[in-house]
Amino acid sequence: MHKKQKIPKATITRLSIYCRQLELLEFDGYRMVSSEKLAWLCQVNAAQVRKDLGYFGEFGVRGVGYDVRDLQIEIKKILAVNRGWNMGLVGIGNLGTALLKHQNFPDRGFRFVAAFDSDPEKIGKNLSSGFIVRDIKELKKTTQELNIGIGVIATPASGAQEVTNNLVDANICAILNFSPLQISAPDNCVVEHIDFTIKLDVLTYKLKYEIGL
Amino acid sequence: MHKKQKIPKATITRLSIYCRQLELLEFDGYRMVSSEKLAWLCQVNAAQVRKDLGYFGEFGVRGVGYDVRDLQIEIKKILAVNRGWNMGLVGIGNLGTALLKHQNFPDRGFRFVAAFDSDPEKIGKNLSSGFIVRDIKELKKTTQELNIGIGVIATPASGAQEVTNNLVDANICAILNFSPLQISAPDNCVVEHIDFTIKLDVLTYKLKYEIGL
DNA sequence: CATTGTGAACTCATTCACAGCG
DNA sequence: CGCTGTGAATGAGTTCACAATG
Repeated sequence: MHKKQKIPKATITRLSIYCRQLELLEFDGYRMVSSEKLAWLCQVNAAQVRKDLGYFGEFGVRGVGYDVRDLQIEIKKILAVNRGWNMGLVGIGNLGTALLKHQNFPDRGFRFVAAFDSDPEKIGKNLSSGFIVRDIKELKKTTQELNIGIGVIATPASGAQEVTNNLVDANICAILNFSPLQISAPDNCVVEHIDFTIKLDVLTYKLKYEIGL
Repeated sequence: MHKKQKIPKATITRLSIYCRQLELLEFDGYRMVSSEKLAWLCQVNAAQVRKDLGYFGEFGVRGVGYDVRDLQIEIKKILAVNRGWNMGLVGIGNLGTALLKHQNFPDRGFRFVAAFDSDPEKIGKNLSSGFIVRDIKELKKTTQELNIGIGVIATPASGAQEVTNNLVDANICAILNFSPLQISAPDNCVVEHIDFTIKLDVLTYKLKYEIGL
């Protein structure tokens, strides 16, 4: 398992997509699936599916395919989502409030367990999602108490770097950043960035050059 | 300008990031910037910056660098964001409601002009963002009336493909998809996908294999 | 003479093609 | 026999290194 070999970043993204499709296949009653079929569902090449899986082991049966349920479990192990994760949200604006209520997170094992802000107006407030807004100063303490593994930044760009520093200081080493700022974090901290307007820029570029509008 | 040559998708994403940094530089009073400095700010290689720009023209002055303001304008032209865009939102849940209020969109020229849902409970409702929820059946008519260029999907996975079909039927050929489903659209329609839980899966994978937790 | 613009070298990622195997 | 697993071939994207130049 997990031979020491460089694994493309895109492979990880695809594993997540395969996993989602396998759940749907299982729900639809399928027991086995071929790389060809899974590839088609995920809009990729069949060899790609096999190669992606090949980085981590041999999960298929030649002449037959992959067991829908088993493969799902294996991928979840690889992605480290065969367990729950506690998350802390920083930034209780429109987006933050919506994320706290977002059902996809708990459905996939990612639970918010605390919400933070630095605005005195907001601290102490009871949110309709059931959370009480905590002072960002309590981040370190709360992180330990509630075993927070992932920090989610939903502040405006202006506050994002300071929040990052706070998260790092609280020993959180995984950050999901919704702010439109390229935050910088030390090497022992991993960051993923979700930037809505970059995607919109890409979309309008494509409109212009691919569609010709 | 725009020599016929294959342009990496990642180049477009980076152009958007450069543009954002150039705005910050301008705000801080800078007139010129070198590829080296811009690269450092965007956490990429300096040759990368020059090559990315090189696909579209010669925007710099040798020995000096790039004019912060002019380069910004050129990139905005390339990305087709030197104009405003009207967007229609479909799916008035927690996320949709937050997107309508999200300040980053209008700040960058992307304006929501209508909000749709198929739930009779929601249709007709006045949202605090000032929008009235329209029936999804009015999508085509409203798209023409309000000149909607971009459709944003904020429904659960279950409704996403049908909404996509509706958008395509309404002649919208750019879709930003927030649902966790791989939607399929015809070739004359461009799609960008923002999937929160894929990013979380990547994050936990990295935690496990890069940080060793 | 500092910095751009760019062919060439290199690295990374995908796809092909078929041997290996249940 | 059919489908996986994988080395080899191809293709894409990044970085190097330096000639071109304001």
